[in-house]
Amino acid sequence: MEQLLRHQIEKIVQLTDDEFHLVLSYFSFRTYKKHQYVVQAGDMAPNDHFVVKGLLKSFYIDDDGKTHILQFAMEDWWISDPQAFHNRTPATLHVDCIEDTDVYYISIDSREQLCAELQKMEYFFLKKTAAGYIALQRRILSLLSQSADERYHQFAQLYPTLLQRLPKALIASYLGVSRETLSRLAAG
Amino acid sequence: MEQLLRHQIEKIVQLTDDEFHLVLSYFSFRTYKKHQYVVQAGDMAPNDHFVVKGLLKSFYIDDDGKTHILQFAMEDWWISDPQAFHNRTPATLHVDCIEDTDVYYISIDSREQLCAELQKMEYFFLKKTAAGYIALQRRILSLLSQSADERYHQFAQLYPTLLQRLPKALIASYLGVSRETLSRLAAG
DNA sequence: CGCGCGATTGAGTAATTTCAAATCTAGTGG
DNA sequence: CCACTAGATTTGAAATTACTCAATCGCGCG
Repeated sequence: MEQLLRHQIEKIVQLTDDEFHLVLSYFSFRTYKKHQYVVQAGDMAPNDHFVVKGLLKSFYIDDDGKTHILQFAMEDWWISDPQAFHNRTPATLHVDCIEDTDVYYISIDSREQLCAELQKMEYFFLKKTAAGYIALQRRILSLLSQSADERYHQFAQLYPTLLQRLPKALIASYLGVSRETLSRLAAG
Repeated sequence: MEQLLRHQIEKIVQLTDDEFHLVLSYFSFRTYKKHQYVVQAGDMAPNDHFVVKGLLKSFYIDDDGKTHILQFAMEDWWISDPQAFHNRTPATLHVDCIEDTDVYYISIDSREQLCAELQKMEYFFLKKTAAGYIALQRRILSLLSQSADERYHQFAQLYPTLLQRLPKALIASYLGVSRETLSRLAAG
């Protein structure tokens, strides 16, 4: 279970056993049940979560009460309210569990201490954040240039696992499409 | 002119004069004319650009030949093809100048050397990248939850300067709206 | 004066949403 | 093992939103 986190980090920087134990000492572990909230808008939410098992979503509820999904996170992915995490401000997003979930989590303060102590971890987080930035740019491009149909099929191809594990209504919300439209797309 | 870069960095980390000169030594300076390309899709594009003067855009040309603007950058902003920059792969985006432009630029290799030599710069780039990530999340949210009209008026309120300096057609492309629709929105 | 580019306007069309109702499905208690 | 309910999904039809295509307008510059 720890190995999942270690393997994730070692995709980018190599760690000795001692270094990994140091890293791990800055993280905490926690279990959540399906439907449980990890972050609620308004909370201080200074933690970033690495998913060991389960499935979560982060979402925003707009002025009309509609929810818009920003991100899913399954095993080996990270999830947080990035703005609340980095700026130490109250959360504007919610994060909750779609399945029973296990995570390692780290506060922004711990993360900065860890990076001060072990420089290569700062490099790791920089690379990870840059990769996230690139992924968001791709998503923006998809929203700008593709039809609902194209977005859905690209999602299905890119994340076949999520297609299985998620209710269609959540995929619709992620793609920015009504559930009725998505249903019609999925049929064709 | 150097001061603009120094000021930008010192929003996040403080530098001595010596440190700043070290930083500067890793950057190069260059001037571009209006309409000139800074990056072309297919090129190796290992540079990130800090704008001292001028205005640029990064954009993607899709399979139908339509262009979609990912980002504008004016004074005090950064621009690149992030994927090409971080992964050292050929560019998929174009970057060109909307006005005559002056930039400081740095290659990914130089940046990594600089960070190795001056640790706090890695912290700076991490914070900068995280801030960019948060901005992209906001844009995704706006694409998911707002109508063309709301997106336009939010853009106008957020970037009054860009509204002045940019042809409307480019704003339309950034917002994911046809120029005709944007024209009707801007009137009402 | 007239060209050329950016912006606007109009009319018809396509994509997607909304509202409403019907259908399906998995899990629960008897 | 079956009936039942809540939630998820599908279907239909009307209403909206935004797009496309085409024509026109406005204006700065040679």
